[in-house]
Amino acid sequence: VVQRDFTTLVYEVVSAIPPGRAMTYGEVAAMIGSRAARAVGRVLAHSSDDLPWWRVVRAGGYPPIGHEKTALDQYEKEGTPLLQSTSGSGIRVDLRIARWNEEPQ
DNA sequence: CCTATGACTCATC
DNA sequence: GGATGAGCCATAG
Repeated sequence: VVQRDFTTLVYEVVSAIPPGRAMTYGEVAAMIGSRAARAVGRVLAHSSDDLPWWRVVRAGGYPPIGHEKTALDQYEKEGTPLLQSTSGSGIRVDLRIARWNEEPQ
């Protein structure tokens, strides 16, 4: 693994996530050799729409706070498996199915 | 160099 | 199931 800037690593990993899949901040951080889940979110927040940040969700499968609506729109558009909360207002990504592992099979 | 903040995570009540 | 506290890491001032 090539040591690069944290931001670059996050960018590479997130952009490597195919449509219909999703990952958690902690998984992305651990993948790049760090536990800085918050730092990952920081990069996504500062990045543009070119980076599929909506494919990165929290440990519970919930999209970033304040952007749930935007993320939900992308999920429906790309066909990401979603789950509904009991109330229906809080939706989350079905990580049981959509979980991405960088190296499939 | 030290402090403060953040699109997080986990353990506990 | 929801709320609270503490931990961890990276960036900015």
